[in-house]
Amino acid sequence: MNLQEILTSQVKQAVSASFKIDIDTVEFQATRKEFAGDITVVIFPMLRFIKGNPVQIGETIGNYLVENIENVKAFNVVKGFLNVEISDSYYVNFFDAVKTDNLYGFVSPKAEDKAIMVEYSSPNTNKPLHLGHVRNNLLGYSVAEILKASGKKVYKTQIINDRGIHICKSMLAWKKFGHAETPESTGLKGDKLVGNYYVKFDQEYKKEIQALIDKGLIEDEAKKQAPLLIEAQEMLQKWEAGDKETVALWETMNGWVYKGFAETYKNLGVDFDTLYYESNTYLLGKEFVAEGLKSGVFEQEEDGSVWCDLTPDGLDKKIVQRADGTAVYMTQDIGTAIQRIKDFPDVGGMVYTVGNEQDYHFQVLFLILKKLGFDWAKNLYHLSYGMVDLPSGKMKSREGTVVDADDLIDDMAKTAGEISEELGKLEGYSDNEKTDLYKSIGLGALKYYVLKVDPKKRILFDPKESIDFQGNTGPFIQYTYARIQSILRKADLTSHETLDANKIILHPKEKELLKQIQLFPEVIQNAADNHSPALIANYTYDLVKAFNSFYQNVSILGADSETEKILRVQLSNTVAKIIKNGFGLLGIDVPERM
RNA sequence: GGGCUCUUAGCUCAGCUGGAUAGAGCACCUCCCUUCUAAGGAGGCGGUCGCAGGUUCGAAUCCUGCAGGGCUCACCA
Repeated sequence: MNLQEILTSQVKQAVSASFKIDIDTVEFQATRKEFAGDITVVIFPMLRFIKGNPVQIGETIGNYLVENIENVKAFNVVKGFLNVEISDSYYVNFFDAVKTDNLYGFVSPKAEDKAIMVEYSSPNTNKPLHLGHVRNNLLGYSVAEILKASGKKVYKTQIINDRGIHICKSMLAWKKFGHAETPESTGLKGDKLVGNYYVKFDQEYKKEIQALIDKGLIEDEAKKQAPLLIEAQEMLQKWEAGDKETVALWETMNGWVYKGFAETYKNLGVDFDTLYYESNTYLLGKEFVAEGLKSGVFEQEEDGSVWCDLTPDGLDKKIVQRADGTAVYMTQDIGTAIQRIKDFPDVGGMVYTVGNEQDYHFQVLFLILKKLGFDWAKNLYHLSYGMVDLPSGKMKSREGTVVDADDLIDDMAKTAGEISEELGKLEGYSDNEKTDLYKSIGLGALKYYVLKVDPKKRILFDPKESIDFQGNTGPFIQYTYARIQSILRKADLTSHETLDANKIILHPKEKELLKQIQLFPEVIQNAADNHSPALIANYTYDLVKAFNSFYQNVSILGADSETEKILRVQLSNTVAKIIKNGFGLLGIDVPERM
């Protein structure tokens, strides 16, 4: 039983004994710095049940706590707040129990719990990954790791959008204008090469449209009649019919793209447990349309199209099958979700990492799945995130204002290098070591910058200002970690020595740090419940600030007594572990030196 | 127009289920390197929490309305 649980039951007993009234909840908060005490019981809510003066009630409960709980040293009451002082030995004992636990705060998965499938990235195979994907990837990966740490089994997946008219466009452009170029012959990354042909298609297509408009067609007609578009549509039909040549080209070009993506994912540090391809799933879901019709969830129009009427739920009518019998996006997603549960029977819920422009889509998808009667449908979560804007405005691929993921990663590492060189801290490093270090600092800056803000909010990404090495940034936290490692290298003591709780009087800075350490497990749980890496990021920053304040105000290696020195070195070690584990949940490296 | 969402210091952001005088960083100003990494620390300046009502002992937080930004309302994906 932890202290808060003990306090809760004792406060209840105090109330019951003194006022003959039973209350079922007790509210706590951390005591504000300006008051003496560590934890505060809020008396106000009790006034509903107990008539009387809140100060007197507080005094009564406070006295009871001091008498009945060993670790409660003293108390004071301010207005309706009962501030309770906890003994130092409680904190020291807590720390002793935690310091040898390398996975402190992490919960191991329980066998009986259902797994969660986390989907993220889900790119199109006609162009390289960009800044928007970076936010998606970082969020999805991090939430998956946080869920794991909170005790869930997790499968990471993506659905690769590898078919459709847009894929045919780049295929067609390559065929017509590509002169049989390959990644090998050009030295280009496969996804970049294919992306170039997607752009090429658009350019040539626009020329054709203009030519047709000059001949007197209106724009809408010109767009439909341009020979390139018609050819691309024919290509899609051939692909769907399984035409050998088309399928072979599709496989070749997709292969190039996958190789390119693999490299980007590796640089970004994200991975997947299982993959889904739209080319395999785009026909799924139709059988459930039939079932939905039978059970009355869906209804058929005269023209044969099938709809789901969600107006009773405050939404619209949504089409789930076209008049010609083909599936739409929604149908596919219904089918894919069901397929996943079939493939992984231990999965009991899913998280979809997709931008907030699809909020409505997922609201509808989840509701339809519920109506179809799947019990796992209540455990679906749309991890919705805001757009990433540039100072120049919105990213538009056609206008070339997209920030390419690979370029971005390189730029961040380069800038990290420039700043480090300027500070001149890296004497005696080999070039390889420097390259690695700059990469982890650059990526750390990028990842932290993206993950520390609430997913819902849009981000204004200014490449110039994104690398800030001060304040609430990744590099600042990495730097603190490296400094602790330096202390530990010099400390040379057996770091697990047990502390005698009765002999230690905590320095206020030590106590502050211990309180912060104490929060970690709760923060992980909270972050998992809210699907929010930002909670981990901001917690880690607070921890680092508490550590820096401690570091600056007490002597660690030169502590007055050996006991103090042991405690402080062990504290440093534990802080380092939490930083490392916390940053691990964000997918950020922590260098041993920097 | 309907639905969803965002608005907190000059800038970038925290603020957990409503709780004490709303917190950090950047920027600006003052101090602190004979000490374990100064990419640091201590302090100062800076706010009618978009606006107006309501609920409550108590509201940045919950409800309603309004204003401004974003997304979305396809037999596209």
